[in-house]
Amino acid sequence: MQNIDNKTEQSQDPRERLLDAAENLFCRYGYDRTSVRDITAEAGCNIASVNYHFNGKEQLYQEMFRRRLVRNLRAHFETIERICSTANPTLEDLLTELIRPIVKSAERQDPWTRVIRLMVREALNQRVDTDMVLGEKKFFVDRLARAFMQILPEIDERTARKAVFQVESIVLHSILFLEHYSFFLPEMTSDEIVTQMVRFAASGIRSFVEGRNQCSE
Amino acid sequence: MQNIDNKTEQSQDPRERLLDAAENLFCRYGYDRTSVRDITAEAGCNIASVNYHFNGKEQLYQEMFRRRLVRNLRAHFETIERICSTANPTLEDLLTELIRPIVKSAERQDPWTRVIRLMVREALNQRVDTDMVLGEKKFFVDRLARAFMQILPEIDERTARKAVFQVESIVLHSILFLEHYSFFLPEMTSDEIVTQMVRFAASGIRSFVEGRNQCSE
DNA sequence: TTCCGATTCAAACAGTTGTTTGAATGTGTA
DNA sequence: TACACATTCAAACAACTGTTTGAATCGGAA
Repeated sequence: MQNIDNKTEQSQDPRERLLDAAENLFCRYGYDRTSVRDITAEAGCNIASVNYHFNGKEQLYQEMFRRRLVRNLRAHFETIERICSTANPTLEDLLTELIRPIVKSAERQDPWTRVIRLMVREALNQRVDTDMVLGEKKFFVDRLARAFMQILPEIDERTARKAVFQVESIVLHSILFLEHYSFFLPEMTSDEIVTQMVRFAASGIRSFVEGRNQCSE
Repeated sequence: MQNIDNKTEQSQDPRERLLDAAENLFCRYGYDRTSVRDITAEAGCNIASVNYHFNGKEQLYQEMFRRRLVRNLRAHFETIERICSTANPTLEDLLTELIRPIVKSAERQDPWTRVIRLMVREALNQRVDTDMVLGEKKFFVDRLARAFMQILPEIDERTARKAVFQVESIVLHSILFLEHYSFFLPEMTSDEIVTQMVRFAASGIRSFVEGRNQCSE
């Protein structure tokens, strides 16, 4: 999965600078622990500029979130496209490409980790219109579900959607509780974590295939 | 899994009332969006009592969190004990008993849901000493890992621990994103969600068994 | 150069927050 | 009943917050 940010250096446009600073700080500290003064200090702007450009902190957050969400989903979408255009993609290939960059980034708290945290914060607090979020997410979910169906032709769309959620759950948990992993599973490398997750998810997804309730028996 | 709260009615002790109110509000609104005035209003106490009894909002939070964590883990622990003392417990039995009450409660936002949200908020913000959390959690993780080993004698402790985390991830995601489930999988009942999760998790766990990398082949 | 709209600025503002303070009240014991 | 400690109370405080305001500055076009 490629770089999820399309920006390579500090923007000249104050508006973009504010959005970047806001994203950085909201991801890290959450909405309430990030003040307008924090944001404008990091962006090199005057405090009144938040109201001037965005009509306030709340709208800044909304716009920042939407921008980030769209970028996330685009990055995932492109990964799926890339894997599915190879010859005979496997379920493990696809899962690995989706999961690895995220888990790897957790070691450095950058950049996927902070983005996932933003998404989880938003899920907890629900500041953004859910219909907007779901509307954007729909394309991604549909695309990934189709990818699962391509690889496992025996599953239907509904089942593939279930699989999308399960994959999401696995990834999210590892980001939030990485320290717990380290404590309870000492010496486990991020590569091992990825391998384990891919294995778990692949097996779980295959269990959804009709007539394979318990594949070990 | 039995009731996770051991309190049946409003306590007379102001200290307990404050803890209860704090728990209710911190779970729902998070630390920053819950003011001392909110808590004391709900508890029927004077605002200075938070400082008197707990030496401030922060310590109130710490104590509330610890109390809640211990109760959670105890409830889970007892569920595991109950299942493992039956004749020939299956993996599906155990997973169902752990997962069902939580998913079911998500429909009503009470009580497991709010507790899970508290745990996720804490993971994001890390206000409580991680060593304390991990220390408490250790007994539960060990116990559940042993349960997995009892049921699947071919897996070792390390593998069983991995399984613990995967189960946790599944549950957590469903609580946070229940609306997404409803949107993308219309008509899916909570019973179906539970069944699907149990199936996914059981299959995933079995994939960890040595020599069973891809059970569909 | 002037004008007009865009943008930035510093200061002010009202509201909220957790904490503090000293007085008032409550409780238990001698 | 008196006393000492525990507990509660109302008011005050300092700090922080997002927003507003009118002035100052900037930039582009005529």
